[in-house]
Amino acid sequence: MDLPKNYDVKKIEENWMKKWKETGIYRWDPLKTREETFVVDTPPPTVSGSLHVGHMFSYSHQDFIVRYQRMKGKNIFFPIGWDDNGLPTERRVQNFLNVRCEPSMPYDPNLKVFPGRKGSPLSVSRKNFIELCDQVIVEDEKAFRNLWTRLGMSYDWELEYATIDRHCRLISQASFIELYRKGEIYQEEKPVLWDIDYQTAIAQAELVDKEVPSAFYYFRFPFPNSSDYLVIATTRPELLPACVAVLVHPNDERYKQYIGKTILTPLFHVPVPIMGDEKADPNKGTGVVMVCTFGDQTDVEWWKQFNLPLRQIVARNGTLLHIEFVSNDGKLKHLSDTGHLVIPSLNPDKANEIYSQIHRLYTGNAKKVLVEVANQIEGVIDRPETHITHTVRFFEKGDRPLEIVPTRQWYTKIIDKKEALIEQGKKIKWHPDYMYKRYEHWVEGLNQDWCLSRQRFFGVPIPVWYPINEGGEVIYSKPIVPDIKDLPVDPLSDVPEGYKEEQRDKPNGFTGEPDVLDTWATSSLTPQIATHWFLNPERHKKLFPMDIRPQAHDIIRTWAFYTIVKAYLHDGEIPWKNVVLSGWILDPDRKKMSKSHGNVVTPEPLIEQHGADSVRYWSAKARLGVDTAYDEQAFRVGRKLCTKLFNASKFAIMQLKNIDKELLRKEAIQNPIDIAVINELKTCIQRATASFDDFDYAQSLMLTEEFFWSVFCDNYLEIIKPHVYQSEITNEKISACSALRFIHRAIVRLLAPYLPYITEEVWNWEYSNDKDMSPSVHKSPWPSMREFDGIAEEKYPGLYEVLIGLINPIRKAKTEANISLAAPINRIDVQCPPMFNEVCQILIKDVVAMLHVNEYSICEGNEKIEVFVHI
RNA sequence: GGGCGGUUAGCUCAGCUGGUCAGAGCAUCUGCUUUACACGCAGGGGGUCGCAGGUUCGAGUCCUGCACCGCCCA
Repeated sequence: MDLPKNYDVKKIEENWMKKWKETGIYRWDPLKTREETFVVDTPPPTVSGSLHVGHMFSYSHQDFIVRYQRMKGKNIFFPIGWDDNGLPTERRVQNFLNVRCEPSMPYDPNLKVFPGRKGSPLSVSRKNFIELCDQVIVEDEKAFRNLWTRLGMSYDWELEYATIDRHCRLISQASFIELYRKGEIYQEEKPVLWDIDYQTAIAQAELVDKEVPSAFYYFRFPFPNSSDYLVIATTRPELLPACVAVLVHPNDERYKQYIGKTILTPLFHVPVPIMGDEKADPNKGTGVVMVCTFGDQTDVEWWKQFNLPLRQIVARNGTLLHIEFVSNDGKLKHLSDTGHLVIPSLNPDKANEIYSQIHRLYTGNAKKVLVEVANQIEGVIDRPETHITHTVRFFEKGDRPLEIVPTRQWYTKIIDKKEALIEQGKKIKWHPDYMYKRYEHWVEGLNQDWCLSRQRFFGVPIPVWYPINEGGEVIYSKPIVPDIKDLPVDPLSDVPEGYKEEQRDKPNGFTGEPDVLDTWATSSLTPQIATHWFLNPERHKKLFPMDIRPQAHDIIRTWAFYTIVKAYLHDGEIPWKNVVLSGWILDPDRKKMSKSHGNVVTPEPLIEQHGADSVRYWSAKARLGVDTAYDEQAFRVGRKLCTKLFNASKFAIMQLKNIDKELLRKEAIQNPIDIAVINELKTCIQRATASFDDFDYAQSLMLTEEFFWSVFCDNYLEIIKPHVYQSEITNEKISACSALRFIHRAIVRLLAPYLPYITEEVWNWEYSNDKDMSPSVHKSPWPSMREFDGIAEEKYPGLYEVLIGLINPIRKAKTEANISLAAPINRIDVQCPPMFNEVCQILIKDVVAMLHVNEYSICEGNEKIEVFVHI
């Protein structure tokens, strides 16, 4: 075959992309044993998120490791899935199609919605909404599938899954039921972190703290029938109606005499007790704090601790509920006849009048209005507000602060297992190892069980129903749980055993749980999803625990943590032996790349422009765990390496085409220079392999690159030119060509995990029919020490260094004389210590031939080799 | 406030168990059109390795403190 003249990236990459697909070389072989298999717990990307270079970055890292393991002879289990359930998809559908889910609406089987619809959002039924989600993710998944294929990800596409598909729903619901039966899952009504925009509960892991500007407002809380008062600084005056107690530190000299007394809330005149507790910080505000239901987590703790009444005034959508203040006649009902909250007040008329001004407002507006009102009334505000910044908790995907709302939710018990989970973490090898600390600290800091239920739509349904008694009341305490063999179920359309559809939502009937599972409840099962778990115990046993979990470090507290939890709860096992953590791609200003920052670089044009190999090269330069600033320059460097490999390979293989292949044998390698360079290669392979075994692909690449470029191209190819150019077949030429083939064949394989396209191309020019190799470089063996068997021993250790010591001064002299390296020069005189004399004698002929030196002399010198060049 | 990581040439980063470790690539400068490659080759300039102490015969490398940056948690 004729070698191509130029390196046509696009043609080469498209060609191999097609061929790999046809031949299916990345298939997993289910018949091989566990020992022969390398199992990857691939992260399923969130398909509705924006695609950016960071994706290619961390996903390439997995592929380097996988391709290396494949070449080491491992049967690779490398599945790919799409994380498509959950909020990101809902949000994308809402924005893309301008719709909102309205669960109370009836299903419209003929609904058609097109992108770009203007005007206010169209309300659609829950079923329609889910159908729209299903449609949108098909497109999103196609985009990812194309990108991964183009990038050269060596997935087994037969193992593809999506977290919303039937199989994943089944696995996820089965996990729920098994843990429910084991008593590890429970439901409870209690205050939870609540997002008012998404109107759902969220878990501790989804929490982010943000510094926001705020203000302390100073309110006077009067004592009944007295002119005395205490001043309370609060950042949330709108919660004054929800105040249930006032707290001070028990040792605070200023206030401790008030403990046990009753005080009134300003504006609403509600009597509340003054209590003492260590958690009241004397240095914060005025040292007196009001407890509301609920302003923050401490309120929840005090509320529980002191068994305070519940005065929930914030609705699930973040507006203030209708409440009524009444005079305390001693037998107050908690709720009025119409179901709204009733609060005792010494001045109910005034309280109701003020509350009417904030009723139905969002908390933010209510705060403004209430402060205005307070300022107009003498003796309420003690002094002007002070402006501060403080940390407020947000849902990581939300824009407004979280509220705390008591609701019924499902939980997985994790607080009682902190120690065990830390032990599990220790059994796993973390790469880099310091990442383990992040896991440990996260587990240590857990303060609530894993809230599993989400009041959302596009997710895996929580597989339970509840009976309804004859009074029409839902009996949450006796959930109806399906049998695992009947999974997956949708409680809103499926009917529990023993009931009929007509009984849905009727007295003496049943009702379906409308909530869905936290997306992590499913994602935490990626190992079980891929192994098929209880559906195929033999397969599960063969693949679990897995070998590696590659992922980014920001989701240690979610994905890694929850996966460890599930593996522990179900199997008492670790899910994988290694966690391999990639860093992030930062923009050139070292900011995290994200859609909201507007600094996202989309990947397709980069591959288009530079080629997949170049992009992968850029990823490979970053070590595990290290965040890397985006630098377009690195793609050009990758491209240069590819071009260099192309050209050097073309040269090497052209020489090999000119000689009878029968003559090329390892035993024919006898020239000391050839042997010396082969020994350099040997060292390179040993070190590159050791690095790769430790998942340090970056180090491995650096070593190989250095050998390839500097030793092989710049020196070795140059010095053997006089040998291989000889027209007659001399021993020198046979030795050089044999070595050339041996070394080059190894280099191509060393680079194959990083540059799958160009290496496959080059491989097929010459090596694909070798008996000891495979038609694809990616199925060919990683260079091993055994390949060196049969090559003559190195007689002159250190010969390569001496060679360089002779070459460099001559090159330097020519450059300094501004003449070409090819230009002939008169003479060199070499002085060398006696111990190097023999080596110099061996090398000198090749050196002068390489650098076109007419005459030379060697004489005895002192400590080191010196070369005197006479131009 | 606690934890983790970082601070090495103009830029991006290597430097693993203390002793050829002061490095690479990019950028820059100077030469070289050499029959694999100008996406190349050869060579040069450029850093008191964040700061201050300490251990040691010897410290980017270990210890202590500090400063700054990033992330995580309270």
